[in-house]
Amino acid sequence: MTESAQSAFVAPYLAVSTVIFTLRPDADGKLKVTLPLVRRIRAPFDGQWALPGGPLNITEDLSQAASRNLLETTGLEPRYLEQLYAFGSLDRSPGSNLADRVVSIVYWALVGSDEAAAAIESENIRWFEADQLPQLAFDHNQIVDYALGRLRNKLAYARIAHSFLAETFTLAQLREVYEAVLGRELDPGNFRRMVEGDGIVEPTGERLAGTRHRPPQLYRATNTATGEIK
Amino acid sequence: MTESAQSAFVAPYLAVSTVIFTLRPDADGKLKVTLPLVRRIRAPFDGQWALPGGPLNITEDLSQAASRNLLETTGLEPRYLEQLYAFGSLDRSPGSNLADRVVSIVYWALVGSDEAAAAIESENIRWFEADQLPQLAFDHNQIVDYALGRLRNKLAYARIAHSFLAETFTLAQLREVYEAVLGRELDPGNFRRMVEGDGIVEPTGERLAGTRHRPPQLYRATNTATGEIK
DNA sequence: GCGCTTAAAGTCAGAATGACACTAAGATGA
DNA sequence: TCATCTTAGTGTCATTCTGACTTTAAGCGC
Repeated sequence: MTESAQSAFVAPYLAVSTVIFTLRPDADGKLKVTLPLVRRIRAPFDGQWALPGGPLNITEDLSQAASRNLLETTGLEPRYLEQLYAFGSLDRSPGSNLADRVVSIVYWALVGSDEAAAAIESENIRWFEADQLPQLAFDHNQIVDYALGRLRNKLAYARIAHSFLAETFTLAQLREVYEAVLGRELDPGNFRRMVEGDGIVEPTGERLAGTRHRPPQLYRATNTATGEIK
Repeated sequence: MTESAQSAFVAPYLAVSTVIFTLRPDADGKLKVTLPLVRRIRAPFDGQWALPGGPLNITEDLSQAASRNLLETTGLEPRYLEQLYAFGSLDRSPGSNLADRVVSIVYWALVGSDEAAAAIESENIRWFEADQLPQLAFDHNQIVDYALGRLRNKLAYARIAHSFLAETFTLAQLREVYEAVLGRELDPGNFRRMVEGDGIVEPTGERLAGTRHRPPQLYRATNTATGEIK
């Protein structure tokens, strides 16, 4: 607090990264939590996959930086965006020099599955299933695990599941989101009772046609303040 | 705080601040959530009270910086320490120049009430009741409110309440902690059932003597992994 | 011993939850 | 046409959790 003044000039470098979640069907048609990674093209960890991110621009808020790099990586806008954690251990990049130290403020985001299906993908940007990640650069495997935990936890008490879906959806689709994120099946009846009781959705009055069974009601998410701080 | 970076490069300046909670009896003998603030001795907000904090030293982890400035401010060690949030809005210091921009990574800490009773206090370091704060510098009132919310929330599902107490304690003392933090009275019988059911404490076999009623059992906290990430 | 206070155990009703059964309404195909 | 399949949507029941409250235990001061 006193003598460290000089070290302001060798201050840690500040970056913002984002764990971007969406849901995509796997080979069996089951929805899986999926996220985009970018291939590093310089040392350290040259050639390895890493979370999208970059330096914080002096003119933008932290969440703006996260949104920007989400857009740059995927071409998409976040449906939900929340700060996850600031990672700043000294040993994040093994063998590196103190002068290269980076503190990363990590956000996590949800994007619509419909939009994500058409997202940017290239040699150096690829989407991976969250439970089948390769070894990532830095401490990024750990960060993704932490973000997944937060997503699962938050799903239980916050109204975020519809962020993966379009404007209107059936309860079966919403339940599929829960099942994919939580990794287990839910009882349709109990699920209906839960969402109706919590008032997180309202019926649109329309029904989805073209199924080969009883046509389900379409719902939309009720207006909801997420409680996120600026 | 020391000189803010005379930004040789145009990067935001990185600081670590800490919201340090303890419990102290007020005039009526009721425990109140209390925290230390430091008086600023330079612009902006010269003379106003602010959270203890300072620049992140290039050689220390984020949590180490928080512990260090807790020690410098209070002379105490934290019993519990957890990252709260990284605050980095552009308008945190109204009217300031971009080059002075500060991103604060804020921690919150619990210290033992017994130790805190003997903590440092001076002209420029004073302890305030959390619900009777003056107007603070920057966005620090907002930060304290957020930290209080997190403390109350965390109390409900994490084993942290004993951090305010000594090694052994009675259930009545533990209940007093909950009541002070939550700001409402709890039923003694239901409270006992809850803590015994959750296994967060175990009896020591000893009883507290010298009360003028039935002597209560003394308990200690069971070993507990807090689940905090490195 | 009597009355006071808090410790500690127990009771009861209502809410929430998981497992499961049952009826409704479409499509499909013999 | 009509039985069958599939999922939508409703209902039931047992268990657990929670808040409010009662009862008994065990110290103290007088």
